[in-house]
Amino acid sequence: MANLNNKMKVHITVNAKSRKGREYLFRRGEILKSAEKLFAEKGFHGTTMLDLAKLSEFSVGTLYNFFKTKEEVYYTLLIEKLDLFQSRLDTKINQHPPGLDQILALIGASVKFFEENQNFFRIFIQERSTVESSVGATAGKELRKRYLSYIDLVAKVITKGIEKGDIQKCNPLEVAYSLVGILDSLCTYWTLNPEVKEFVSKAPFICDLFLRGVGKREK
Amino acid sequence: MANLNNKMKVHITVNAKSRKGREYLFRRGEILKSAEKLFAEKGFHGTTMLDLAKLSEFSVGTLYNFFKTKEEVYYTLLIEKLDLFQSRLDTKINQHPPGLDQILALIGASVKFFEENQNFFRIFIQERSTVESSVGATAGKELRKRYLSYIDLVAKVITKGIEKGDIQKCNPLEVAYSLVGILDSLCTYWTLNPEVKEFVSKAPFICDLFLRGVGKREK
Amino acid sequence: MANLNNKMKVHITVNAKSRKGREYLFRRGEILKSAEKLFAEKGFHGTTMLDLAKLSEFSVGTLYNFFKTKEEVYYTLLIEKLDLFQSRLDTKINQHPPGLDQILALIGASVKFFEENQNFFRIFIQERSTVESSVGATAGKELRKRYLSYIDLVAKVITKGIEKGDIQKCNPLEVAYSLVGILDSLCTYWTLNPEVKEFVSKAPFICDLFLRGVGKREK
Amino acid sequence: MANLNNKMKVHITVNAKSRKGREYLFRRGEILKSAEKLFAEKGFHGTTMLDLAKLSEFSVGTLYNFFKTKEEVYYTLLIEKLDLFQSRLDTKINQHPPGLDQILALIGASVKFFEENQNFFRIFIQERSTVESSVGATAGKELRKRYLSYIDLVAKVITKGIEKGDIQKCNPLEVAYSLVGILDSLCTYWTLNPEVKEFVSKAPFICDLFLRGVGKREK
DNA sequence: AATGAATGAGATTTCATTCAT
DNA sequence: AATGAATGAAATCTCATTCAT
Repeated sequence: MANLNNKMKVHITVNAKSRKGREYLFRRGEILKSAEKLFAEKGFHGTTMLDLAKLSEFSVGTLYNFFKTKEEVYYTLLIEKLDLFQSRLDTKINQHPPGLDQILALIGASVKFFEENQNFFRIFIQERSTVESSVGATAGKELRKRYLSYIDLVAKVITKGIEKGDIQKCNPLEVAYSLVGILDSLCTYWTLNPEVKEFVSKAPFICDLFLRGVGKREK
Repeated sequence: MANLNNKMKVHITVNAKSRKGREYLFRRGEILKSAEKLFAEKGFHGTTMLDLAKLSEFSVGTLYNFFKTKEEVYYTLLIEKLDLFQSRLDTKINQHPPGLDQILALIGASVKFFEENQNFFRIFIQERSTVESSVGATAGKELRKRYLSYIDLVAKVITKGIEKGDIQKCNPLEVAYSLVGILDSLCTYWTLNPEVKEFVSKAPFICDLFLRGVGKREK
Repeated sequence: MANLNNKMKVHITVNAKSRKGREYLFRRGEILKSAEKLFAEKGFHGTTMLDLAKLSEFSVGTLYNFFKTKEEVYYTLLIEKLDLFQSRLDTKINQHPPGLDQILALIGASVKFFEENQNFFRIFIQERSTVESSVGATAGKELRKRYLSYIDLVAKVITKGIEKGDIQKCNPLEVAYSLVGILDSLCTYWTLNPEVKEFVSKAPFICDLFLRGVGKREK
Repeated sequence: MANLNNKMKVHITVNAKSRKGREYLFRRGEILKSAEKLFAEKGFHGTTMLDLAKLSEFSVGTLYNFFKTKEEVYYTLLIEKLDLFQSRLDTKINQHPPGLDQILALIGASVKFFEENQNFFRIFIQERSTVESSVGATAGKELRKRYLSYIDLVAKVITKGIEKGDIQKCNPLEVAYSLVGILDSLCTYWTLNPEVKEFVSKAPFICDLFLRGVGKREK
């Protein structure tokens, strides 16, 4: 997972155990970190390779020793983070029994990840609403694949909730999109409002809203 | 409403009653219609003024008689449609008494508008997730203002629902974001899935989900 | 012949009868003339689009309104001149009966054309010795095709000379290459030696050398 | 001859008798051999120092211990081979008495050398048709010098042929260019046509063509 | 008022060369 | 002496905008 481009130029696979390999990965990470910040703030087109060179404190040429194109920086960044996100979710979910517990875990882990990776989250949100990915076709396909597999994961948790009897009978895919929409929208709101420093404590509110709605309750 | 740039270059205020004025507005509308299609398909940066000239069957120079910059085309388009959306919502909502009825009206009218204006909807979704507008500072501010006033409208309807006793006590703003998130996410899903031709009939499902949640209900 | 790219942008075929069309072709010709000079002096890689812009007194952007790439400037130039050369040769040769007369006409017309188009001649010589064309693959193929058809023309004239009994039995292709080699080498020499102002008067010498050799002749 | 750069960077004159010296020269030769292949196939601009490093199995940095610039690699290669060519010709020619015999020897030795060094030959042909060397001013001058001295050698042989009475009275320089043109053109043709494996056997044909022409002979 | 050719600033990318290890 | 990552100047190409006709 997430091992796209884990090769130095000229086909030498990076060996994280060697000092060279570690240094290489460290610098690559520095570039990606800067890229995350810039793309989040200014978008793909608004960010230039010169911007990235300045922020990461490498020369332009050096960037191209790590990534073949600007596009590759962009989608590498997204794909690696998406893979990390997915694997975190997987782990968290599998620590709980199917049904309500998993749904709680899913919401909690999502919100936590978005809070910890707000720059990534902004790009993610933006990219996911682009039909044709703003980057190239191949990149776009890879991203779409990951996004759909994220939705799929959510839908599976819902399905298990239905089986368990914790969730009403419904179309799991549409309910998954609904849940994801709530998470995205609220996290966007919190991300853009500096006074909200802490997303995770909001998880119970989201769960309640998702499971019981906002309507007046009997009794 | 929607009267940005309602002036011809040479300081002649557009008079919709004169033939000249009507023709001017008609051509301006043609350009905006083409722009909506292009921006939706290819994004702001992916669309060139030459593309727009070709599709709208005007010369590049003529486009600049109607709009000062490409950016202006973009945000004029969004702002006018957003204003139209807002006014439609206002009208619909005011046809109903506060509380549940208004919430139903809000959901129905939103979904209907998104369905009828799918190109606009794509741009809207994309732009709303950008912090710095991908386009420009001024544009960004104007857009943000409208977007916030849309959220505000939703929040007001929620607030009235609480007062009426139809909605649980809650933070209306966060609930507004949640509702908007659900609408956006589902409409995006439907927009990108060609087999779903009809959004409006889904409104009751959304209402139910929003008001009563997806959790198992007590008998 | 020579009507590659005879289109203005956006698929409007150039009409040489309209003023616009004439002006377009005139400016296009100006660019090609400058390009011929630069490519002859500095080669394909040594010439930049900025050089070409300066010499032709257009902006860089304008160059790209006439030609899609630098490569296209280069091969358009070569192909159009090669076609002109070929058609001149054809015409001249057909004004004479097969045999000696045609060979004389061929030599005379070649030398005349090279003299009148010394810049083109330099590029031609340079390019013809490149295996893989220094420009792109497609361009290279087109050029090779023309070059081979030039050799072919020479070989045909030789063949007719053999049939007529004016030329010894021989492999016409190898003899064609030999003749072309002589012409190229001598014209290169004359081109680079400023004191030789006049190539055409040398034609009889070339004919004599080609037909009777330089060896001692029996009385 | 061929002692350009026969010094190691650190001012140690290469002594071919020491092991170090022999190793140095061996590695230098390896680089030049790789360079010859690459420049022939891809041209000067199409070849990168990284290409050369890979093919020669040295690091980029090491290449720069042997040659100051890419240009230097190129012209060292050409000049050393040209010097070798010249010395071979000299030797061969001096093994024969002036007149016809020397001309035969010259043609035979040239064709043989070109056949044995086809990569060099391609570069040579290409470079010789450039006015300004495609590479650089200094290189250009050195190369031009050698090329002229090659032409001069041919012209001298011709002159002696005239004195001997084997060659018609003529301008030796022009006749030299003609002969060289024939050799170049034919060898290019053969080089590019894979079925011609053997140039040397064609020498008599060239001699005959050069001395007696292709015209119909009396009786 | 309409046109579309001309402009040139700005973006991406390459690669010869350097230099710390 | 050998290495190859880092550098940054330079090249190609795009496109929003202008302006003469």
